[in-house]
Amino acid sequence: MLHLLDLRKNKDQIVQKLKIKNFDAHALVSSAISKDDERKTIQQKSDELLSEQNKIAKQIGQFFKSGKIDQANELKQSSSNLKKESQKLLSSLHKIEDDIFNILVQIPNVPHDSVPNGNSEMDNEILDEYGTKPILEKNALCHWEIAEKYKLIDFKLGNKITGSGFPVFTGKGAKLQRALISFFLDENINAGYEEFLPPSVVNSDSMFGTGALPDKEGQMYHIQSDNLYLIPTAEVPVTNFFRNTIIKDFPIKCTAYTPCFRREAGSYGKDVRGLNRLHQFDKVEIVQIEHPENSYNTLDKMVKHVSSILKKLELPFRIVKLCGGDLSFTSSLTYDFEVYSAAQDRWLEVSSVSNFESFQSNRLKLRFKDTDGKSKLCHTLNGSALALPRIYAAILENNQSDSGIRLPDVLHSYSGFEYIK
RNA sequence: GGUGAGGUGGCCGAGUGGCUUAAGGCGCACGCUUGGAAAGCGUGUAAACGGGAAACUGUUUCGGGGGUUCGAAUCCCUUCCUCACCGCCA
Repeated sequence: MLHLLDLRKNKDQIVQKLKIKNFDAHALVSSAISKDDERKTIQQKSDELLSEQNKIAKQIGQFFKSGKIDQANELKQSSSNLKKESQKLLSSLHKIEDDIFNILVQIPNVPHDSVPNGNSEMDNEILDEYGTKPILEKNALCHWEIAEKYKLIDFKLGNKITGSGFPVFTGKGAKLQRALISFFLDENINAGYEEFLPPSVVNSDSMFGTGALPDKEGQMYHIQSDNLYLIPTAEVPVTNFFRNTIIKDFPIKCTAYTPCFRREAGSYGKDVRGLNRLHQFDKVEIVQIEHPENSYNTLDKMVKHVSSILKKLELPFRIVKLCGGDLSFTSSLTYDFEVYSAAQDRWLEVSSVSNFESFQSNRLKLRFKDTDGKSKLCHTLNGSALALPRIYAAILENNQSDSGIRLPDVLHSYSGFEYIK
């Protein structure tokens, strides 16, 4: 959610920049500002009335104490009248505040100056490509076939006990999953992130704080009996640690492994084959809270960090800067990481590293004290480091040969084996 | 699930309708003191939204929401959460 003061200050610029997201904000921004003008007028009047009532109430107290009952009763009447008036004002104040809020939540975050124009993922800018695509034998298998051949993942068993999109990892397959989680966490800890293991279920305040509510209600699993939500990413619990706080020392660097739950309503077709798109998957997330002056510098560092992990895994990957049309509602600038999955001959998104600037902080009331003594909004950033399923798929596909699957060297000490045969 | 006790500032904690401008303490900041430090003493110490060039100032906030009253941290309703004991249980 954008901050009204920013909207007032940079109205034209913001409207202009949002066009890159193919969003015409003109009408919304104008009406938010004019409603805010109205709000100020009402607040001024209502503050005056309340102030008057407070004075009268004190006066009445004095009169009662000194036994001047008649004078007190007179004042009571006038205060009653004032109260009726101020109650009307207060209810219109609340109404207009709701209106403004409902407008603000419809306006997406302002894209960074460097975001390229474009309508879809076709227009994203490929910044860098690392590694070389492996040349596979003609009889090379896709990861779901490999998983079945070597008994690493049992999709049918998942269907039986839960449904599609909920795979069961078995034997060395389960061990590999656990190895990847540990490896990612250790890489993040070595880069200065503090590890957390949060709940996988959060309340609606938390979902609202990071923007999943009200925008994505239908995409989440909701436990109605307790009004709790299964988290779609660790970003939600971890960023909400800092809801309603004033930060003293920057940066704050957190990492967390969690399962992630997504309903993926509306997804279908070959994209959902195997591990490509799941309802439950594992992910290790990194989250940073930064001073606004440093946040883009920090975003670059996060990009370098994620790159370094992918290099260690010996996977070919590319870094993509999202164009305006593909950028999420809440993000100012996002870099996607895609690994090459050889048997599918596809680039698969495995990480998305974003700077949200103060868009989340505004909802979260996440602030710091600036040198002028005033509260300012922090910047929040996060990224996957990394999402497991597609990494898993790429490792299986890219490293297959007649003699089995060779695991990248960095995983050996975690998995306890070098080959899957 | 049952019963009971609670939710007050950064933290602890007092506060049963006007004397609260939320006592007192801790912490923190600044100053005095000192050769330097500690101790001691003094001063200050929340957020949001307004008005004002500024000094300053108005309103709101004692878990959330609603109500009673001229006036609510305090009374009533409702809801959420925490703790303790019991029951069940990995």
